[in-house]
Amino acid sequence: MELKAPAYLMLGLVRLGARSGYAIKQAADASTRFFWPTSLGQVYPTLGRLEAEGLLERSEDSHGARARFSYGLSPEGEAALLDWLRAPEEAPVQFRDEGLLRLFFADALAPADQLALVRRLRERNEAAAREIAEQVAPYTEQMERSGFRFPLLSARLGAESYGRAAEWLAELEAELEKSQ
Amino acid sequence: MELKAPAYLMLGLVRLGARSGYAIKQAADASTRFFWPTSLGQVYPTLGRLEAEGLLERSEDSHGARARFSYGLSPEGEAALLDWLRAPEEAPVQFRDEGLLRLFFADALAPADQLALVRRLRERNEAAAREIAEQVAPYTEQMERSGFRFPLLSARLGAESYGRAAEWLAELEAELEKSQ
DNA sequence: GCTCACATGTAATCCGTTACATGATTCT
DNA sequence: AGAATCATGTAACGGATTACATGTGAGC
Repeated sequence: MELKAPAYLMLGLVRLGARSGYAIKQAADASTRFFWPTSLGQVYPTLGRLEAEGLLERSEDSHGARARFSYGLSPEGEAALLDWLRAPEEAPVQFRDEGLLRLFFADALAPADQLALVRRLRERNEAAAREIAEQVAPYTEQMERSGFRFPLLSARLGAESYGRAAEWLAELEAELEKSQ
Repeated sequence: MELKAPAYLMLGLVRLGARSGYAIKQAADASTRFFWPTSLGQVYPTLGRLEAEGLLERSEDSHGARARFSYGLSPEGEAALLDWLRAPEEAPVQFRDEGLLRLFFADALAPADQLALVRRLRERNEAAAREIAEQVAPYTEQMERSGFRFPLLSARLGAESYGRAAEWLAELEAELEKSQ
């Protein structure tokens, strides 16, 4: 079988109460987007495979001519999710940030452009931290009331990381301003 | 034309002194790997396209039967790199972390397994911060002596972010230990 | 009546990694 | 003499996004 992370994302979100492919996409956009974005073009085929493998159970919920389905975790699906969560080998962080890449090469710029770049990066990181605080945190707080506390903790960790990077960039910005 | 980030990575590394495809891959592994990993299977085709578009100049440097090439930035390549660095639209951070995804779903685990997961994540982030401090920082300090200061600054920002996440996870770990 | 959110899927395309294939040079 | 490193490329595969295609139901 050998499932990949996107498959576990689906299993996990179904476990948290997302019943349809559409609902999974919505939940992912509202919560896991910051550390695992996904698209509808991936959701439906993955769901299909998981059902074929017996990890998800699909029940029909169609209205007239329009197909609609409701998913639930099978016992095998729950077991697969737990095995993944307990797996002792941690995948290395895989991080792609075009902004940091720009910073890396910023020596090529004139001082005023360097300052402008650092400012843009600081603002972008602040915006990301704010988005998490204003959109993801409330959503995951709702989950906490249903007994799921880790979604909120993950959101806080994300906000913290982006916030710390923004602070660091603000310090660099101040330093560059001084030396102008 | 419309170049993507990997193309600018090549242009930027050539500008910093990497002359061959092999050297670019080495430089990327030693420095930009943490925020923009790349593979040899991408380096050579990208280099070829950049040369075809006139952004890189390739001179032959072959020894006998073995092909070897040396790349340099053309004036157009330098201009393209600068345009990209000055571009006012900042691409959103794109971040995929399977570890954070696990944390998000950790409510499914028993308390002891939750603690074990948080510990693994903390260790992994510490390891990443350490790797940057021990491998990337010395390499970029070398660059600083040649007048390029931003590579080191980028490495510090990366180490700072990973370090802060590790601290946060350590706090969570302590909290989970207490409530066991 | 129209627009928007709900809802499901497929196809084309793009990106990126891994594996394959080859060979020279340098160090031990 | 053998291993590791330097060096260049291609091909197969897999993963992910975007665009396409279709249709319902609710609210204005």
